[in-house]
Amino acid sequence: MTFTQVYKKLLKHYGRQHWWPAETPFEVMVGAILTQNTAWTNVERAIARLESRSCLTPQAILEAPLSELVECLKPSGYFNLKAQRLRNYCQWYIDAGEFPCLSCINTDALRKQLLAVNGIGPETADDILLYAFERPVFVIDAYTRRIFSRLKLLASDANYEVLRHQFETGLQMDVAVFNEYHALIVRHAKDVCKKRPDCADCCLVHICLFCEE
DNA sequence: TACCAGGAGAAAA
DNA sequence: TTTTCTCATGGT
Repeated sequence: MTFTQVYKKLLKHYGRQHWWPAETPFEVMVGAILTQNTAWTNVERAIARLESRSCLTPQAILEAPLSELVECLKPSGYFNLKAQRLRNYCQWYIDAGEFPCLSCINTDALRKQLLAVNGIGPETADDILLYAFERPVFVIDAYTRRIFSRLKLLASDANYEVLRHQFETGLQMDVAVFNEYHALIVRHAKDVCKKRPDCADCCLVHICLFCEE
C-alpha cells in the first residue's frame, strides 16, 4: 500500500471534502489557531462570535479589548491562551504585510516566519500554509500519525518534520492533492470513530476500506 | 463521571 | 534532550 493508493481509496469512498471550511484566507488562519486540541464544532461557535462582533479581521482583533476577545473565544476552550496567540499571529500578519505581499515569499521562508510566532507550531503553520496560502505542504496531525503508523507507512514515534518529508516525497507536490488528502484523513478518522466507538485505542483504520480488493 | 477533540509552549527531569 | 504539565469548553 502506498500513500497514493490510500488517497485514491479515501477519495473514492468519501468524495471531495471541499476544505478548509472558511470564507476567507484570514478565517482559515483564525480557525487553524482555534482548533488546536479542540473539536471543530466549538471553533465554529467562537468564529461566529468573532464575526457577530465584527472582529474577524487582524486589525479588529488587535484593537478589541482583551476581555471581549476572550469572551468571543470561550466556546473553543483555552480562551486566555488562544486570545494571546491570536493577537500574536495578527501582529505578525500585519507587520509582515498581509496578502498579497506575503504571497511573494517562498514557502520555506514563510514557514520559518510562521513558526517564529509564539503559539504557532508545526501543524498550525502547515494548516495556514496549505489552506490559506495554498502552498504544497502536507499537514501531519494526530489522525495521520495513528492511521498511517497502523498501515505501516509511517513510524508513529518519528518527529513531525520526518513524517512531513515522508508524505511529501511519497506524493506529487500538488496543493490540491495535499488539501484533499488531509481533509479525507480527518473525515475518515471521524467516520470510523463514530462507527466503532467500542474499539480500544480508537481504531482509526477501517480495515475493509484498506484491504486489498 | 470520564474521556476526548483537526496543539503548543513552558517547566521539570 | 526528552518528558510532563498546563491551558478549558462542549459533546458523547
